[in-house]
Amino acid sequence: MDRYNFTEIEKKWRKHWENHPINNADDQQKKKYYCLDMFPYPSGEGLHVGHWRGYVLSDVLSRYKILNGFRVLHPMGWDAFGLPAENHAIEHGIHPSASVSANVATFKRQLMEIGAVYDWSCEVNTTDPAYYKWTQWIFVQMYKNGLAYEKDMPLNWCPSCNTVLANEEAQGGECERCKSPVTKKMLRQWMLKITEYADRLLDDLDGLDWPIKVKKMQADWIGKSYGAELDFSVENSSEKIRVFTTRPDTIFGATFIVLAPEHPLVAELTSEKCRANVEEYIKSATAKSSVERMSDKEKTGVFLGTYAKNPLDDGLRMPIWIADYVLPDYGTGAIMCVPAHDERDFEFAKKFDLYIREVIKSPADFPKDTVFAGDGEMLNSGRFNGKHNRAALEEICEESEKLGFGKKTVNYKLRDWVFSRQRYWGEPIPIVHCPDCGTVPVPEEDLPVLLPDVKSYQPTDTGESPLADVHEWMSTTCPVCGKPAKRETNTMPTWAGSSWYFLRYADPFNSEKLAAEELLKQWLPVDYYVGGVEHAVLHLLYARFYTKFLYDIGVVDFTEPFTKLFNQGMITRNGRKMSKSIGNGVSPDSIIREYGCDALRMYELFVGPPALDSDWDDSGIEGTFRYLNKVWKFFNEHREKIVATTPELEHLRHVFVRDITVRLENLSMNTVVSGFMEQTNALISLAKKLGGVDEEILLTLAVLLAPFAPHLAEELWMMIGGTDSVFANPWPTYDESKIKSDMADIALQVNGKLRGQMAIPAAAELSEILPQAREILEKWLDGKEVVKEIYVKGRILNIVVR
RNA sequence: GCCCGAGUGGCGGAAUUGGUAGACGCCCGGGACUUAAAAUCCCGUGAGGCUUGCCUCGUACCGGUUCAAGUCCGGUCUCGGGCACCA
Repeated sequence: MDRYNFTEIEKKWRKHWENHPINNADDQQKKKYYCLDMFPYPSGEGLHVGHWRGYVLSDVLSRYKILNGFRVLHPMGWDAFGLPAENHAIEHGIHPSASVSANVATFKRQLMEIGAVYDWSCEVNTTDPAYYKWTQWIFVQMYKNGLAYEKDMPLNWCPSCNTVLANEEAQGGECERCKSPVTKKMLRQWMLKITEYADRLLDDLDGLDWPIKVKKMQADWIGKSYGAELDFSVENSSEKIRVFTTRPDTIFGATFIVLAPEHPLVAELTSEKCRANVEEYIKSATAKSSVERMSDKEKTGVFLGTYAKNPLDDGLRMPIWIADYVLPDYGTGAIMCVPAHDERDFEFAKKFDLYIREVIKSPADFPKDTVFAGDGEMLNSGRFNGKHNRAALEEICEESEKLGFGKKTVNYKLRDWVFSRQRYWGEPIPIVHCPDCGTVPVPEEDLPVLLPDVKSYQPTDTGESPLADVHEWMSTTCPVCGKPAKRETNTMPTWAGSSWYFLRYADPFNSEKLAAEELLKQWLPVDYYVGGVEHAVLHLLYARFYTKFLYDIGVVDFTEPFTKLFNQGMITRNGRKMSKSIGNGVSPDSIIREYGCDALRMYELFVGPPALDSDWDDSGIEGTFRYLNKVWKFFNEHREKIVATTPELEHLRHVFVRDITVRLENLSMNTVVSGFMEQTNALISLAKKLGGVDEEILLTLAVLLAPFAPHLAEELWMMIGGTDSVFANPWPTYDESKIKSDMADIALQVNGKLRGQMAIPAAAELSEILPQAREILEKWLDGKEVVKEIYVKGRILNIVVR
């Protein structure tokens, strides 16, 4: 009887919950709480204890809400399209759906073993045709609303995955999946006009209860900047060069123009003398991968041999250059360069010995030969001299509009979303290409367009999907004119299915609609969303975009999907992220066998503050395991030794409830666990002293433990005569007035140094305690002059002496 | 380069937001129980000093404010993460 039989207890209660759901989901009287984990990709490796951190956290919150009288939706599902399953299929010749279902089985078993209150009756799987029918349906709606379009353009291409990537997937010039350097490829692709939502995606961030870090990352990604587009005429040419600038106020300092090497006017603006030079530069610049292009900090460029005119300063001849530090797809792909007030332009001007003209007065102590980018008084700027540059900025914009060479604009870093992939394992894009009618969406009644079986999953480097080989699938008829036509062979990116799955949980089996309005109303939006920070830009931005679109077409009645977001920290081992390649992953399976899942749950929380990364200690679980044993033993020994309530027991109970509740509300889960340990130790000593405890405190402890160690809590509840489930109880309350103690231990200091302690009535005045305090501190006060006495009630008395 | 985090014992981490630094654990050492071990329980555990009870030092570093600073202010360093020529 040394250890409690966790294996049996946990099995028993898991079964009980399965047959008697505790989440009150159908109780319309109760307020709803939708607590969601980011659904996993079911990889072949199974879960490790790092994954569980977020799952345990969301489960604790869900159970806590149940005890607080909410009906709770806490679902789980599978984001199962994507490259790993496909690569596995290529290697082993097994259909991806087969490996997916095997992996799902493993994941599901593991997740069940943490004893989470997942409602498996609403499990979703993005690869299920009944699910992806609606993924395709949303695409069709976007198409009909002009948000999905085809375009030929240079795209991020991953030469290892053999597919195009969205900008979000190619951050830093690396493939998000395989880390290969991304190259550019000219292809016809499906795009989604996420840029049309840029302002809403940016503005609505304000109202979200999300980590500021994530909000900032999204804001940076959207990258809104205010400025102006200005036209510069070219000497001996009718062409104009349009630039985007955020600093139209510095136009008098714009001493040259730089175009991106890809700019369409380059050939035309190149003088014969310079042509060979220019062509060579373009060749070398475009041959560089985007990683190389970004990592080359040294400025390069060539002169085109022609000049532009500064619209406000006739005398200023502006040489026209090309350089690869100007990006072809931001702004207009051309810039006016103000070397005096822009770091990059300055560097370029220095290197190529171009004219630098200061137009904003830098502060007197500003170091020479550096770039002043701040605000100040204008100079060398004609009639704007002496004005403040911010005022001049407005005036120059007005003037440009009046004279017809420019206007105020805003610019975004956000680009439209490249939405097609040349891979097999994804949702087919539901489009038919008809020689007469062009692109035609598949009629809604014909959805889903099923993913056909193929002989080879191998992607090619031609930019064609493996589906292009399946001729009988590809051949179809045009839904409009009925003539022979071909299906679109590209598939959707894996983000498509995850951009709306949180809606489907509300009504997972609906075959008529994505989800019934009434059920969406009942559960959405998600109240609490838990997941890793790695989705800060990708998934979370796409899901917000989808939600706003679905709002616009009347499918949902809210514009933001996730009211509150929490990013759990990573669990590391020996300071490094757990991963298969390093071989430092810890599987929960063996831990559960040895200590039970309640001990593991407690340790996942105890390991550190949930928002920070924490290092896994293999022996750390001993602590929480010993604790649970201690509690179990305590209940065993004391359920028969019941005594009448005493003020001490009452005080302890209220302190206990307060500590756990306040810390839980603050999500300080690691201190919740230490609070349990500390208060339980206090309880054990008190029980020893009193020869027993009251029923009240046993009941309270069982309920407090329920969100954290639910199986044991049920067992304890039963031991003290409870029936049904501990979750039928309300969360205990506490009364601050019962916690206040009449006595207090205060610290005695002399000149701020701790010199003694003293127990006093908590409400005592300084005059009442001073004589005794002086006695204690005699040694330190002797022969000194007291300057000041500082007394903080219940805390400290500091006597300042000279 | 810019933007976030973080820096406290051998280790994970506490500290009521300016009021007794190191809670709660892990590891380690000592003891009890046991034929023995495991389990359990008790004691010790920041560093240094000696008169063994106390003193000095101590929250990355330097300086400041304050009766009082891990906490506030100014500066510096280190580590982790994100972004990175966005005009």
